[in-house]
Amino acid sequence: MSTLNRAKIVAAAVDLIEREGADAISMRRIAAELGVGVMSLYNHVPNKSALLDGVAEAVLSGIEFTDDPSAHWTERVRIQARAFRQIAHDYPRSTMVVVSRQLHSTAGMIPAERALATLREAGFKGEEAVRMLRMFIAYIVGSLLREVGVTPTFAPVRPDVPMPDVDPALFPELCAGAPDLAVCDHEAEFEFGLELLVQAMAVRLGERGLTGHERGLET
Amino acid sequence: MSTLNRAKIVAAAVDLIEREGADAISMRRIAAELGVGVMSLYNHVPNKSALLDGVAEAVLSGIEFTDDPSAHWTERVRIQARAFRQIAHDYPRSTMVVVSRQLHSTAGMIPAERALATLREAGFKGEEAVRMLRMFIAYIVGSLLREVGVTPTFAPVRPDVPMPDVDPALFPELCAGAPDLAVCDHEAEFEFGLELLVQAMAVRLGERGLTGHERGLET
DNA sequence: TGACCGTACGTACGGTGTACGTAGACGGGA
DNA sequence: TCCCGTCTACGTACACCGTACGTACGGTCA
Repeated sequence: MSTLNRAKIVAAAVDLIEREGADAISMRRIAAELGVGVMSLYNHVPNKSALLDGVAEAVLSGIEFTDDPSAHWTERVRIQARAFRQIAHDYPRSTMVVVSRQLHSTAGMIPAERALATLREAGFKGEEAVRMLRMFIAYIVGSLLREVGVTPTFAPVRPDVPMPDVDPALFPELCAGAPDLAVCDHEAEFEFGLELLVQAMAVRLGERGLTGHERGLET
Repeated sequence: MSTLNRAKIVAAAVDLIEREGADAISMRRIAAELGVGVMSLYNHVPNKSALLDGVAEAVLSGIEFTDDPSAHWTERVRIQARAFRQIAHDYPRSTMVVVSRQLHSTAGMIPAERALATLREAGFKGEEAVRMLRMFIAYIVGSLLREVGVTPTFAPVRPDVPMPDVDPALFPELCAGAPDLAVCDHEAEFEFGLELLVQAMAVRLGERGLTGHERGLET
C-alpha cells in the first residue's frame, strides 16, 4: 500500500486479467486499480509488453513442479504435463498471455529445463529429445488454448453462442458426431492425448531394444 | 475499384496483415489501403471482430484439401495435417488470427468435417473419434503457433533477440542441448510429431484386434 | 544549506473502434 | 416530372489506448 513496486503492479495485472479478461487490461485500468497515477507505473515497468512478460512469469512461477526422480519416466512426464495444464485452471484468462510470450527469464525456461531432463533420463538423446520436447509443448499449448476457449472445440465453449446449427448435407460427420462433439471434458481430453503421446514415446524407446509392453525400469 | 464490398475489404485486411503484421491492422489503415473513408467499411462489415472472422475464413478457404479416399487412412491423415500446416507457410502472420477465432461458418468447419470423416473411416467411432480429432487439432495448433513465432522455440525465432545466454548452473539440460535447440526446422519438427501421432493411432486401432495390414506404416 | 536523485503525477500527442448524422445516387410509383 | 425510400460513402465526435515529456516533492549525502 505504501510504495509501488513491480511485484504489486504485476499482481494487480494478473488479478485484473482474471477478473475482467485480457482485453480489459490497460495501463490506466491497472493504475486505477492500485489507486495510483498512470505514469507512476512506468517507474517500475518499462512498457506494457514488459508488464505482460511479468504476468507470464508470475503465472509460470505459480505452478508447482513436484518432480519425483525416482518415479518411472512415463509418470514424470504425465506429472509435468498436468502441472503445466494447471495454469489453465488457476489462471484461465491469463493462459493466452503465458503461452504467447517467449520468456528468456528463469521462470520461463524452468519448465523446459525440467522436461528436457526427464526426456534425457528416459533415454532420448540429442536431437530426438528436443523434438519430443517441442512436440509435447505443441500439444500442451494447443490443449490449453482449447480449454480456455481461444481455439475451437465444436462444443459450446461458453454459453454466449448456443450452438451453431450445422447443415447435415454439408457436414454429415459433424452432425453424426454431434452428441460427442457437444461435450468437452477438458481433463479427459487432455489425459487422452497425453496417454497417447506417452505410449508413442514408449514405443519409440522400445524400438531401440527395450521390451515393448512393460517398459523396464532402467534405474 | 468501383464499389466496395466485403470480399475486397477482407482481401485488403489479409494483404495488410501479411505485409505489416497483425498488430498493424486497424479500420483506418484498411480504409486508407482501399482509398476509402473509415466508416464506409461499416456498410459491409458489422465490426472489426467480424472482419477478422472474414480474414480467418478467407485463409481457411485458401487451403487445398485434396483428399484421396482410396489412400490408406494414415496417409490421408498426414495429407490433411500438412494441408492445414500450409497456412503457416502461405499466411504466416494471419495464422494467429485463424486459429484464435472459432468459426461457425462453412469454411471454418470443413477441415473438421474432413478430419472426422477420415478418422471414422480409419475405424475410430463415437467419442474416440472426437478425442482423436481434438488431439490432432491441439497438436497442429501448437505446432503452427511455434512456427509463426508466437510460442517459444528456444531457438532464435526471429533475429531480433540474438539468443538468451543461459546460466549453465541453472539450466544444465538446456545448455547441453543448445546445439539441437538452436535450430528449428519447422517441417521436420512437424513431421516428427505427426508421425508419432499417426503411429500411436495405428497402435490404438491395432490393440482392438484389427487385421495386420491396417497396422499402419513405419518410418 | 545545497545538490542530487528517485518516485509520483498531470498534461498532451497520436492512435484506436465505432455511434451518429448527413449527403448523394439510384430506382420505383404517382 | 416529382417525390420518396433505400443504400452507400463520408465527416465528426467520443471514449479509450500507450507513452513521451515536464514538473513537483521527499529523502540522502556533501
